[in-house]
Amino acid sequence: MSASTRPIAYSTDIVLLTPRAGKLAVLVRHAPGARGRNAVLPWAAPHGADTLVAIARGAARAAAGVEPNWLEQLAAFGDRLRHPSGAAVSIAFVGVLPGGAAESAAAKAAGDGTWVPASDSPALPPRQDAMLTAAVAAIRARLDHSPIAFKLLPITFTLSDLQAMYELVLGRRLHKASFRRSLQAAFLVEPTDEWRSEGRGRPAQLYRYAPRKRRSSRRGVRFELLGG
Amino acid sequence: MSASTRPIAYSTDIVLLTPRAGKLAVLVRHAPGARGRNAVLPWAAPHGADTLVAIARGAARAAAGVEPNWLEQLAAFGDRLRHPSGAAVSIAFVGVLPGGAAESAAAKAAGDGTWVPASDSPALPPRQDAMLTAAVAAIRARLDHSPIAFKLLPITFTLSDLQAMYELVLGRRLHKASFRRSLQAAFLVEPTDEWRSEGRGRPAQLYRYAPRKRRSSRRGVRFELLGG
DNA sequence: GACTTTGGTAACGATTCGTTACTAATTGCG
DNA sequence: CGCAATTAGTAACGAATCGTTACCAAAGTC
Repeated sequence: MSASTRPIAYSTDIVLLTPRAGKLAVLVRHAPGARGRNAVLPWAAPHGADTLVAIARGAARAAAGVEPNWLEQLAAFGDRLRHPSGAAVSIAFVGVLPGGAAESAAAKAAGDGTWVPASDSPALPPRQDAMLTAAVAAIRARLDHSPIAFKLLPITFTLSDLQAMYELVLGRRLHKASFRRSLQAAFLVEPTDEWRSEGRGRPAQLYRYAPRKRRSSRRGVRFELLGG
Repeated sequence: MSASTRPIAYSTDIVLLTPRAGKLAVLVRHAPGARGRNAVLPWAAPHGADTLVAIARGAARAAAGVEPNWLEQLAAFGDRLRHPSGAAVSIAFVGVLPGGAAESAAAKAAGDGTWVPASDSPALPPRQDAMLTAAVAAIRARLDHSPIAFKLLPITFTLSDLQAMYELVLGRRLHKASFRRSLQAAFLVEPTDEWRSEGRGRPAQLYRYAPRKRRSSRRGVRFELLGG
């Protein structure tokens, strides 16, 4: 961008997350000349006719080679934190992809981004560093309200896969019996007639995400969640 | 704004809510010439040095005469919906004020806004209409996670006041005994030595919001909240 | 004083939840 | 084969939570 060009009105940024090697990985682009340092999250300038979420989806597809499996707006970031676009404000989106979806040859050819572990934040610009922190916190907070864990998994998965994904995002262990009892009561999955044998141990039945009904629970107030 | 002026990069809008006559009221400004129709939510153009939340707080103070008691970013809105600023994108904030805080003479003199019921949306511009809907949904969704109900009340309040505020925001009745049992277990309020007599019935003790501790609850997964 | 209204709590029964323990089905190894 | 190891899946017990009913307390009203 030349010095005489007026900066864009706002940028649309995407924090794309996927499970990789037991951790969350985030999609970044590296500056062409740099050697692995100075990564940036994918972002786009405003398109005339597109909605915000469409711009974010396009930026994700350009970098990952495929469209995110789930996508929601995260928040707006500004506050004079540095951003590669020079825009005063950035609208951040958070999206997820199933493990392996971005590893295919077609996806690697179509996308120009690379996946790096989200835990050791890879020297992002300050504003995007705040986005990454917020995105990880957001999928943790929304895990019970949006089907994020299911969208981080392939179409069919075992219940152990699902529990491991919840544990990965939440960062803590869950108990198997309680997890499955709650899952059964919620009518969220249906079994397929396929089984998967991982080599050792008993084979596991494969399930698919198929939410049936939702009885409005009408539960009382949960004061214990209030922490501020 | 003259036709030759370039529109601002983004607007910062504020959805200020307060309890009024048993319902939620929202603060709007009316166009000087119009006769009560065509209301707009308070909004501000970017200030050079201020953070987003500071701009929102200033817009709220200008319209209400006092600063909001609680304020959080809601979301960014764009998508070609019409907005009085002409900006392509708007960052919406949601804030709350205690009942009566904006009724004082000083506040009325300092602010140029008026309170209208939030339920019958008062012919807002489309983008701001979406903000109002989202704001009401947001304080409902965040009621268990942020001290919104307490910030909608004066510093001291009765437990019946608190329950009525929860019922107002949630839009459904709660059971007294369950409500108080949960509240007691959460160590969120402490009694004062004042009592309030409303004329009829037994006087109620006044409490104040004073969160003590929070034991990390370590609860399991709540699949039943997943809807869609 | 009897009735009404609002505040406040005890206690019962049902449901939920964390946990332990058990069974089932496969691989690996002697 | 026989047995340990490993992973999948479920039954069941006890504790905690929760919705509900019932009851008592303190004020005003007739």
